Amino acid sequence: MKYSKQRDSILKTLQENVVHPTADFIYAKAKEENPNISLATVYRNLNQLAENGDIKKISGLDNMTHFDHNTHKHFHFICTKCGKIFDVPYNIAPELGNRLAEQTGLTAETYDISFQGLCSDCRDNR
Amino acid sequence: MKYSKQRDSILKTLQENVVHPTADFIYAKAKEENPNISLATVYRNLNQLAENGDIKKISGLDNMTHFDHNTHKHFHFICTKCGKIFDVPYNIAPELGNRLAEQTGLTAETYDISFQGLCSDCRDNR
DNA sequence: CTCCAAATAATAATGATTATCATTATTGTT
DNA sequence: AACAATAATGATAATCATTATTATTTGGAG
Repeated sequence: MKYSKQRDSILKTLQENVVHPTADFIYAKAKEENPNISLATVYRNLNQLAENGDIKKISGLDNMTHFDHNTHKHFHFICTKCGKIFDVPYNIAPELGNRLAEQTGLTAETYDISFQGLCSDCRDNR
Repeated sequence: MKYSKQRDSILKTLQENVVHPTADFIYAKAKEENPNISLATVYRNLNQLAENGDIKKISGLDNMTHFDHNTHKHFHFICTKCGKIFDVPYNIAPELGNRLAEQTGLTAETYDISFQGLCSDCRDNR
């Protein structure tokens, strides 16, 4: 993997914006620093970085793929009003794999949990 | 809501095929009975039925929306090899909402869990 | 039987993502 | 420093699932 300043600013954007951004958001941000970066370059790099394990893809929250610089296992909470995404610690459900095996006989390699509800800001402001 | 034989065969297809089908699959099946049904009609009706609570949408398993005639709360396991989807009982994680509140202060209205792994067939055949 | 709202078929449009391809940039080697 | 080799890029076309549009048909209340 060769260095490129485009990939650099994509990674930097991802690390500085802890909001679990989409490709579009990253594209807009990276453009400030690198005005003629292409959207395709953003997608290409995000996918490569995800394959290398440097970042993580989050899908299933809404109809868009979000990206996460936090690569250790954890879950997400999405606010149904403002769309903001929050991290939820992995140890919130340590026994899920065992329970699954007991109750169904299935063996899970991984599992994802996505929580939905109002975040505290959105709950307060109405 | 007016009767239509198209909607009827869409619902029937969904009830007879407990495989959590996609719109495409339902379209193909419904076509056998109703050769000039339109794909748009399938989508339109699936969305209506889901809004009425007669069926459920499942997203986040792969890049396609699946549909489920089982409307009570439950989770899903998807086989990473054959793509088959299995039901997982809702009571596998009864305390998740409370744990979330305790650990993060967030209040979830709902949560989804999707398990990934090999189903028993795929595990045995290699 | 008539009428009208709701449903349909066909198809165009959309929106996110991926593929293509000619050009450019990086990096190890003479 | 010039040179390949090749990875990365920008521009844009293509793809794929889904949704919107529109003219036409149909179900069912009166």
